[in-house]
Amino acid sequence: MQTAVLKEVTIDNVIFGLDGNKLQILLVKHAIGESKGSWGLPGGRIGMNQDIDAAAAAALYDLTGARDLYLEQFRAFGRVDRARERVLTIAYYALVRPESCAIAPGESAEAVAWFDIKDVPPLIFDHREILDFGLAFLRHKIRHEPIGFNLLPDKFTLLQLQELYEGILDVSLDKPNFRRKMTKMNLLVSCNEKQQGVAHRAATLYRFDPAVYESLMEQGFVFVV
Amino acid sequence: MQTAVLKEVTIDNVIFGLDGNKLQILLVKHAIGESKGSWGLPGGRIGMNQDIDAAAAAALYDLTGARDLYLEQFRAFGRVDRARERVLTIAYYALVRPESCAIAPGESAEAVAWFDIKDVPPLIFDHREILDFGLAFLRHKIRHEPIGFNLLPDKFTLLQLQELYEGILDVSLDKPNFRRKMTKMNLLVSCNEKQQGVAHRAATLYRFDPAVYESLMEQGFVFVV
DNA sequence: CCAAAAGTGTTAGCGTTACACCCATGT
DNA sequence: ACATGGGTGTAACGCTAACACTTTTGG
Repeated sequence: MQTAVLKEVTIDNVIFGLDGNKLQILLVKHAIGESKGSWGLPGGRIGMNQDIDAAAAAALYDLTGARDLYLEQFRAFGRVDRARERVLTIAYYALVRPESCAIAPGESAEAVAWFDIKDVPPLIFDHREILDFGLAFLRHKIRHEPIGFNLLPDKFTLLQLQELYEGILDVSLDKPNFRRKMTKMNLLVSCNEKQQGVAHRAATLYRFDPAVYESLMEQGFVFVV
Repeated sequence: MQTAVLKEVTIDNVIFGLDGNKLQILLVKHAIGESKGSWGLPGGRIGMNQDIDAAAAAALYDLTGARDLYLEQFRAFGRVDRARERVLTIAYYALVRPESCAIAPGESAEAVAWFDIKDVPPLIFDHREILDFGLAFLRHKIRHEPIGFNLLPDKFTLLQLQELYEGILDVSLDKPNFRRKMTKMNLLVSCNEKQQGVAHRAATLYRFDPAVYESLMEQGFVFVV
């Protein structure tokens, strides 16, 4: 076995957002280099003295202006690029509230935009594979851990939550049963507050409390949708 | 952001085996370098023109002499080592039948041995974290995909399979219910053969057929233990 | 009043759980 | 005979799926 000398190690972020009940993904159009003019996943490089998670968070901050977003590594991908140099990329997925961040193209991008997950343009390199892998990861994870709330406002209705799952998992759910399932978990905390200015009966607003989840976990509770 | 120049990118393999109903892990004792004399995960480097999966498979082959083992990447880990150089490692886990491979220490190891998962010695670097992560990954995966068979002989009894799950998940299962669950899946193929030379009623031998699993999947079947 | 969404109630059926029990075989 | 594991039966329970129904609100 020989020592590898890599050209570089990069970060690729699969950034998910939600528009109503439609799952969106944030892409950038590259302004320089071999892939100029094509859409791809936003990313960055890993600084020499930087934790890889920190590098991913920094790349995410540069693009969205938001910190403390839900961000998790899901896999490393290797490929040999056009110049026959090995490129290694570590892929993360993030959950973002689109309305609460100020998207700005970085130096090397000429455009940034949200795309419906069902209408993604051709992507550079192996980014389509990375996206598909990240989406599968999200679909699995969101059913087994209460992370979906990161895509919703702090206060949300049960219907919003249901539409989130319907949008991400691409299924339709029975409203009464979904409500019962959620409320029976004792995971959601009522805000004792109602929706405002809607043209129908106002729904109760709920919030997700990580502390409640912690204490339920200690009692052996397992989140499943 | 600055360009990273890594000292190296390595592979770490978390290699699982089964001894009866006890989950085992394969460790090496390092013979050279800063970690001489300590136990750690076996690994290797990534060749320049090598797929990262191939690099992991090669490292596994060097150690076990076996090919085509179950091997899957689960995560990349970054750390800054003693010389303040960044080290990046990509971690894989493998499932092995201990009796069907010839373990041999490579050049840089003075010993190789199986350890009970509940009795692992202190490990170098961040290998304990990697091991824990890999174990959690295995425990999850083995419940949702039929990969456990890679730890058993081709032909096995239902009790062996049950003990596999009990050992890996560290739970005890009800025998009648486990049997029914497995047989009702129609996933296992009877070999029309019985155990030989046992001091009790001989059990039926079964095998796992990937083709059967494929066809069940097409009908929407989902494997869960 | 109507539309739209919030909520509640009810039932059949399925799967899991827990445990009792009989069967076959080598020592 | 007995220990050991193979293998079957069954009843209670809880959860889910499916759908009918009532309630509240703005237009």
